[in-house]
Amino acid sequence: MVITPPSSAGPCPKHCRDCRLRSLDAFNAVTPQELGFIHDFRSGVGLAAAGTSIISEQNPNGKLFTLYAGWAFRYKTLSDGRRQILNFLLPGDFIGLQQEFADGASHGVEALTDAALCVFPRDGLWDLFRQFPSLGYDVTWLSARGEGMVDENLLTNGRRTAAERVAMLLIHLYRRVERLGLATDNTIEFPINQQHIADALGLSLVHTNKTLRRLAQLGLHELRDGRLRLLNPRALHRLADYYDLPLRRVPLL
Amino acid sequence: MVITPPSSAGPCPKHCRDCRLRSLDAFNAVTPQELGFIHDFRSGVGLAAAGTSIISEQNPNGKLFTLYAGWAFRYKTLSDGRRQILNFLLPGDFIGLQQEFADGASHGVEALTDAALCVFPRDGLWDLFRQFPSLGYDVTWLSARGEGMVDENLLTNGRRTAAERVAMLLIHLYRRVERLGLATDNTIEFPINQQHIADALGLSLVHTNKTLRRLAQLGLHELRDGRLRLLNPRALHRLADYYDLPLRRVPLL
DNA sequence: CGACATGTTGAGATGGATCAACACTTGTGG
DNA sequence: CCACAAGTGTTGATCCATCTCAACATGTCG
Repeated sequence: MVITPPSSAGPCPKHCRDCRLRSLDAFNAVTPQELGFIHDFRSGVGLAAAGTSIISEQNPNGKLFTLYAGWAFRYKTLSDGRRQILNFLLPGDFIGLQQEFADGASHGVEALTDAALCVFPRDGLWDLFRQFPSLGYDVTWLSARGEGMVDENLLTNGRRTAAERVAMLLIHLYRRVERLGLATDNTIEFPINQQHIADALGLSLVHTNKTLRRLAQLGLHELRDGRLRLLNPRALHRLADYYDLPLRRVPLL
Repeated sequence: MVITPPSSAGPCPKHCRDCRLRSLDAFNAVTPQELGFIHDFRSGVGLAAAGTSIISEQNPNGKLFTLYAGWAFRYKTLSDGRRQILNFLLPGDFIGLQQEFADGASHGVEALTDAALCVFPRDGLWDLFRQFPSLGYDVTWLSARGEGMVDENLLTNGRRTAAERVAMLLIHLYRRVERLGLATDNTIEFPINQQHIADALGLSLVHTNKTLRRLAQLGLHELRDGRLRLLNPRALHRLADYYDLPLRRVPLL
């Protein structure tokens, strides 16, 4: 990944006060003091080209990131190459916290699209907790929320059938993107291929393809040109045993 | 669950300074000030009988706990009853953080054995961050560690075969218990039944039984009278593609 | 033009699910 | 004391959801 100092050009604004994400309804407001600290905490901004690694599974870089634009995913692999995608990352998601603490083997993070990132130094995290406990609280919030996301994926992988898994993935990602204000006409950008879906759902590529086709033929969704359109959200909800929850604003670092 | 004030009798000592867990090598040291705060933060101690609910999946109680003695597990269920165990909880594990923050549907927590718990009020958490940022940092650590644990389980459920899953579960739980100093002669207390194993691994009960037997017949382990003995840890490691990691001390609240 | 990534489809194989018994233990009430 | 129900573990037979293998289509890009 190319890391450039905050002063140089890039999709992340030079100053956090100009952050495009903060104006969204999806994120908590911060005080000017907090905003100032976050800006100072940021050590740079980065760009990761689609398909490149943001955090290597073997050599974690110890940095922290906020995904500013684009999609990414977290994953783990077995030594013979079998890969499991742990969850997908969307703008606003905080990246890299687990590698700081986890005592299990780490995970990798890879960009799905060209992605813009805010970079934070790992050593600065303690300062953040000390100087702005409210931000520390936010970090914990984000961490717990991340765990909740993986919990859901574990339920999906362990106990849902292939069709239920696919339905779950489609709705869940749709809802997350929608919350960022990026859904139009029941349609979102959907920059993942069938191999990614298979690896996220613990299915084979072939079976993923067949299941996807079946749901499409039933008129539940349409997947074309990197865009996903939900044609029958109700049926997808029912199939996935998915329940919409009241939206809450989440912290943003 | 019965909640009694800290002054009454019970397996948790009246004062946190007498906490049995803190003397273990597995946990970080705390300053006297931190210890005092933790003690004041604690609103009571509790006992949960084996098989009873600590946090209900439907009606989360909003409390926070540290498991002091015994085993428990976190789980989620689908509306038709299919259950997925998310992870097992051992002494020292912090419980209930996700329900505070997660915007996904919540999870339940159930005691596997009679369990002793320290109870903390959810409203006190913010105070903790403000007054003792170091403890806030610890909470984040625990949260991130918890996520790492679920990550591993997700990899297991999504990409390991039945035999690999069983091997993984046996070793992983063994190592965790061992770290608490509770392993003797390659043997640990193992108070979970085959249904729990099946629900943790995303397998059917019958297939779990057959797989367990196969591994036992191969001489990899012995499971009797609620105790697990590893007879061939090397083979289990190889089968599960499991790597021991350097032990780190973890925070304890 | 060929190389490569991606998606599609069919045929056949199989790991794990489901169904159905039965054994053993424990606790309970009569 | 026995009879019985409930929880747990075991095993065999059969089924089927998903995997693997194989082939081919399409689009992109050098």
